[in-house]
Amino acid sequence: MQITKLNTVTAEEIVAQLSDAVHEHRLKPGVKLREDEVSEVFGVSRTIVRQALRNMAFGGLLTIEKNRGASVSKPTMKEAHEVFQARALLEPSTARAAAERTTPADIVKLQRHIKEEHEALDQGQLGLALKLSGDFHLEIARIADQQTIEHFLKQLISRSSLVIALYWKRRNAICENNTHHTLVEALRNNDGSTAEDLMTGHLLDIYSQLDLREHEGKPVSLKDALRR
Amino acid sequence: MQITKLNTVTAEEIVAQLSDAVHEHRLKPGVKLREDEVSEVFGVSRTIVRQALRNMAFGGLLTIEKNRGASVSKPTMKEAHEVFQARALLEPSTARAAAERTTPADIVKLQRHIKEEHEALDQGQLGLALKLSGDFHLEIARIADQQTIEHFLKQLISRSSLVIALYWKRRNAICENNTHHTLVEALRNNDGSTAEDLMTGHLLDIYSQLDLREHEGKPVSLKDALRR
DNA sequence: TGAGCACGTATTGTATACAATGTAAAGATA
DNA sequence: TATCTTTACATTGTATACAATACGTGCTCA
Repeated sequence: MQITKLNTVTAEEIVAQLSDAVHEHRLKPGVKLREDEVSEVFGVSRTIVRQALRNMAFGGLLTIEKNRGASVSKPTMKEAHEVFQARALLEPSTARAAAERTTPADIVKLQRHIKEEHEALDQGQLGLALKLSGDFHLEIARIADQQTIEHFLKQLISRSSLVIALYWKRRNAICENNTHHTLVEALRNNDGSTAEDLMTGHLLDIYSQLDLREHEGKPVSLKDALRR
Repeated sequence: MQITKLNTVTAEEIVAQLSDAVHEHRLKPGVKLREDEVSEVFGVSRTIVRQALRNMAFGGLLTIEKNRGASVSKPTMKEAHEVFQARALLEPSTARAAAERTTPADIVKLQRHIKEEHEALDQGQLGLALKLSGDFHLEIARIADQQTIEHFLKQLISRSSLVIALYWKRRNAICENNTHHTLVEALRNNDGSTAEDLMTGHLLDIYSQLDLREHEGKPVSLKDALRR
C-alpha cells in the first residue's frame, strides 16, 4: 500500500513559483494578488500566503499597501535607473572574481544555460528566455562564491525583469545576443579583466535598450488639464 | 476628557526597536528571541512578532531555524569578508555621487551626526556610537538619492555591526576617528573624487581592525579531540 | 555509572475566527 | 442628472486555538 505523501506547500515554494511567473512576465507589473485567491491555488491557509507575499515584497518584486493587498511592483523610471546603477557597481567586479575561480564544471553549466536560453528564444518563449538570462547572471555570482552579493543581485535581477516589462523598447524584436557566449569564453580562460569589461558593456547594452526618457507627467486632474 | 490613544504597536516599530538594540550591541550575536517573550514585551500577539522577526531575518540581522526560532545572527568570517567587500563596491561611488548633490542643509545634518557620535563616545556609550556611525554612512546614501543602494547598505551596515561585535580587535580601546569629519569636508566642497577615495580608505580602515584570521576549528567532538 | 528511552513541558507552525478597513453599487437629495 | 450618502460586500489585519516539533528531566536497564 502506498502512503500518499501529504504535500504541504511551504511559503518558499510559493515564493519560487510566483517569482518565476513574474520573471517570465506571466504576471505583469500591476497585477493584484489577492490572498485567498493565492491560498486557494496552492491549497494552504492565508497565513502561509501572507508570509510568501511579504517575503517577495521585501525583495521588491511585490508592493504591499496597507489594507489594500499585494500587487506586482511597477518600478518608476528612477527606480529603473537605480537598479542598473547598482548592477553596474556589483556585477563587473563579481565577473572578475568569478573568472579567477571558474572550473570546467562551471563552464559546462553556463553553456547549458546559454543553450536553453537560445532554445527558448527559438520557440518564441521570450519570458522564459528572459528568466534564463537572469539566472545566467546569478550563476556568475555563485561561481564568484559571493553569497552576499548574490543575494542582492537576486533582488536586482528580479527588479530588472519588472523594468524590462515596463520600459523595453523593442518588444517584438528578436534580441539575439552573443555577449553571454563571449563572457563564458573569458571565464574559461580565467581572464578576469576581460570578463569585467564584458560585463560592464553588457549591462550598458541592456540599459541602452530601455526607454527611460522622461515622459510628460499625467495631468493631476481633469480640471487642470482642461483649464484655459 | 482625554481619549487615550490605543497604541497598537506595529511590526515595523518592533523591527526598529530590536534592530537598534542589535546595532547598539545590547542584543549580542547568538541571543535567542522567543516569540511570546517578545510579544509580551510589546503587548501584541505573536502574529505581529512573527512578521517582525521574519523581516529582520530577511535583512540578515536574525537567523530563523525551522521549529527552533529566531536568534541574533552570528556571521561567519566568510560572511564578514563578504559584507565588507560588498560595502567596498557600493559605498565609494555612492560617496562620490553624494558629494555632487550635497546641500548646506545636508552638511548641518551630518555635522550634528558626528557631534552626537563623539558625545556618545565621551560618555562611554560605545554601542550608541557604533549605531550613529552606521547612520552616518546611511545618510550619505540618502544624500546621493540612491534608495536602492541605501536599502542594501542598510542591510550591510546591520551586518557590519554583528561582525564588529564578533571580530573587533581592540574592544576597549577608544576609537577616535576623524575620517567622518574629513569626509564631510569633501562633501561640503562637492569634491566627489576625494570623497570616493576617503570612503575607500575608511572602509579599509575598519576592515583592518577586524580579527579575521582563520582560527582553528573547534573539535567536532570530544572523542575526536582526545583521540591518540 | 552512563547510555538510551519515555514522557511532560516549552516553543514554534498553521489554520481559522473575528475585527477593521476599503470598495463598489444602490439610493437620496438637490 | 450629478453628487453625495448609505449600505452591503469583499478583502486585509490581528488574535487565538490547536497541531507539530523540539527540549529537558527522570526513569530503566545494562
